[in-house]
Amino acid sequence: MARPRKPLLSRERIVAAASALVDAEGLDAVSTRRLAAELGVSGPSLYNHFRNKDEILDAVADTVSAKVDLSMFDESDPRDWRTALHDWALSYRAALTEHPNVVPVLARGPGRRPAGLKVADAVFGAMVRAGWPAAQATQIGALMRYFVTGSALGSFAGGFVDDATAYDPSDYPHLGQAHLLAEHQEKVDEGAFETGLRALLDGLAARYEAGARTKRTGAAPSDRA
Amino acid sequence: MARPRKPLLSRERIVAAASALVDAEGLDAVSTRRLAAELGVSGPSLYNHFRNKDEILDAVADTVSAKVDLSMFDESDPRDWRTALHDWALSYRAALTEHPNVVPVLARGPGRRPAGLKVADAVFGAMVRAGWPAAQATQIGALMRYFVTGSALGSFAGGFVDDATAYDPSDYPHLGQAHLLAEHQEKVDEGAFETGLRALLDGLAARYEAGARTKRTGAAPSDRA
DNA sequence: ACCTGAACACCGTTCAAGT
DNA sequence: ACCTGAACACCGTTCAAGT
Repeated sequence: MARPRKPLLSRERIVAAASALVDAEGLDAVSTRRLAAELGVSGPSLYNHFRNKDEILDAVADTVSAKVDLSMFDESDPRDWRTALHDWALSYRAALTEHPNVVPVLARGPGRRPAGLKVADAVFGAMVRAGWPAAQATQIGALMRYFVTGSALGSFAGGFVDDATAYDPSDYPHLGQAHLLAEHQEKVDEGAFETGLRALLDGLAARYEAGARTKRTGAAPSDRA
Repeated sequence: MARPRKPLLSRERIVAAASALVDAEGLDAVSTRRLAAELGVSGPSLYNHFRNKDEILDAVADTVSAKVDLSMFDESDPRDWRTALHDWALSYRAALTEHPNVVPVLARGPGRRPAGLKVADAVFGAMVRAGWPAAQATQIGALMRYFVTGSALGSFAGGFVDDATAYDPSDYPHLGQAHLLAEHQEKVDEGAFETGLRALLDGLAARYEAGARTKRTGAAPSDRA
């Protein structure tokens, strides 16, 4: 048919189809030929809208970043960084666990993805506004990303096989119950995430208090190892 | 030539070649044909030693798990779980950052990989011995994996492009310095990891103390949200 | 500008054939 | 048992040709 009077494709349509395919069958299921077939066109057509396949996946990843709620960073008391960080982490994780297959793409960092940069901007800005020094605000953005993407990348509980004979007691004396993990996958992973998040925030709060104290007294920051 | 009198291949040789290829050029560079060529054989030969490509990558991943030091869990005072966990986390992260390209494979969980299971067994056993209830020992294993694999999966600092014009101040008011992150990649990522690890351990220690207290007094565990 | 088919240089895996 | 080449059903991407 060659060129139609009305374009058959658009970046939006391509991204929507790619997202659906990634969610349903995983990253490996996305081939340019398969995706094009799903859209009723031939493979090379996609290259009129994206430079390559990676750019399509980047766009898919950015739609996930765009789902992360950031309202807690401008609505609340700027000094209550702990609550904001907590609520943001829950929203962040929820967005990723809804689309676990795109996490490896997201883990490449924001790059030039607008929604990814918006997230980084909001977190960093809020931490600085709350009184964290810039270097530590950066660290908080980083360590939160480590924890959230790590938790969404792969289930902990689901990483153990559901087969009691896989855990020979003479090799793994403490894994006698490990075959039960798969059954309680969601509960275990969510519980671990909540426990870790709370510990992380408790630990950061203690450091924040110590920082505020040294500011008042003018003492050097205590760096107990 | 058909079958030689002495086998040309072995699982060990295949895994070694695959590891080198993954480290040097990434997961995508490992194709069965390329790997076979590197070993001086034809592609299908590999299938005499592994069921499929995924099994080869699993074996590669397990050699990385095998590099994680676990000695801190049996040598030290069982009650000093904090120090053991800290030292283990450093060794765990070091093993992964030496082979960042295999992290996505590792993130699938231990499955039936012996070294991966050994790690899970050692951490869980040590936490239980230290007095943590089994459910919380599981959570600690999980949340530590989240944090360490998340930190090794992709650099935070390196995820930002090294191009000041990518950060339009009207879009990202707080990212004016973000283009400098790439330059200090290692320092930023290591600092964030250490800060996060310390916060995590501080937070867990507080929870451990609270648990020990309720045990002594017989009170219900306080679960302040 | 936006689509097509043909082409290039690849993939993972199966299988019959060889020793 | 362990290797081979041929074959099948795929890949990502380029490019000239069509409107």
